Amino acid sequence: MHSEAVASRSADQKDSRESRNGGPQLDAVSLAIIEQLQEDGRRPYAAIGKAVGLSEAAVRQRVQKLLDQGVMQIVAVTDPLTVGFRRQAMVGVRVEGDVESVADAVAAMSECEYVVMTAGSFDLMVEVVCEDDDHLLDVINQRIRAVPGVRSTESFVYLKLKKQTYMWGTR
Amino acid sequence: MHSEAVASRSADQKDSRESRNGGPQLDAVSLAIIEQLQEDGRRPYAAIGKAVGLSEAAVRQRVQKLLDQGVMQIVAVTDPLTVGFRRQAMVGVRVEGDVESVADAVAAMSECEYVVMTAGSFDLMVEVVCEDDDHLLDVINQRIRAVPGVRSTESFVYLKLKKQTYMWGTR
DNA sequence: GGCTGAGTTGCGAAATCCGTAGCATCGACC
DNA sequence: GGTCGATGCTACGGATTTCGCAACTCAGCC
Repeated sequence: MHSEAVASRSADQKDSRESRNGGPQLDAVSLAIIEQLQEDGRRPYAAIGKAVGLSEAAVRQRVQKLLDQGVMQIVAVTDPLTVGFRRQAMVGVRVEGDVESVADAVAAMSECEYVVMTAGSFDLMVEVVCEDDDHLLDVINQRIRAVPGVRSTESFVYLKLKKQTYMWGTR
Repeated sequence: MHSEAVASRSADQKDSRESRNGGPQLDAVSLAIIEQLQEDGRRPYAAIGKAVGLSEAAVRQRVQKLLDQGVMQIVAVTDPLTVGFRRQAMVGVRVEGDVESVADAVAAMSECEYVVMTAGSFDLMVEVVCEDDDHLLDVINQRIRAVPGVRSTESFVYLKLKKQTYMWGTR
């Protein structure tokens, strides 16, 4: 399942270069391919090849490798609020002790779609997607706060998604 | 460009139903189609049709409409930190006055990939992707804080992405 | 030189995409 | 009741894309 790829990928690095930025470094061509797919995840390989100066087959193999490596996922993204019937929140978590193990525990929860270790007054930022208010309350107060090492949490319930893009490459 | 679709979409709603959850409500079939594409954004229409009980052409038309409406995007997603050489942060913003206009101003910045209006001690949560520390500093201190109505900001620099999924539908 | 492996290219078969025509349904309107 | 327009589905054929594979290039290495 590609969904877990990014998470698991960031767990097993080996050399210094990878442990600094979390994966094998990509050459300019792979970057360009990713940019193409950030604009349109269904763009044909031939069109990408034309844009980056490679044959169709070459693009195909590179894309497959990027997917296998977990460097990239090609997925449909929605605003859960738009899709309806759900409560969403960003939760800041303050941790004492090992932050990474807490992050792993939180990441294991299916309701937590996005988990980042941060520097600042929170050690962890977690995006939570829930069925309704009761569910949200349960996840935050019972599940996340129950993780050993969690000192405190602060919640920011989503009211409206204003922007959502994935095009760091293209500007 | 699909990247702006969600943002622009949330700007022009009309009826009460839409303004409450940000878009036209979706029937079970469209939901099922989205779930399929959340697993694999390149899944063939025929395969999706088989899974949801529709013809290939019907799926294609529905997907196209969902994309046009901005309900869904099909894109490649990466961890910018994995891809390398970039600084990322979540920025909490406290606003006085009209939150929505501030949100729009922030959303207009290309470095801000994700903008949400929230309830809690921040009015806005903004995810910022930058080239380097100087760039990040500039965006936060010069650009975001310069927006009229911004009272204060607090930053959480990303250290490591632990999890990133888009499968609210499948669990 | 000769070997090896990663990356690339070219090509044919199979599968997919895409436009369109035809049909059924539904609500609005007279 | 009948008509009109909009909508959504199926069917189908041609253009395009995907996929698997064999051949090729080019470093690096012994």
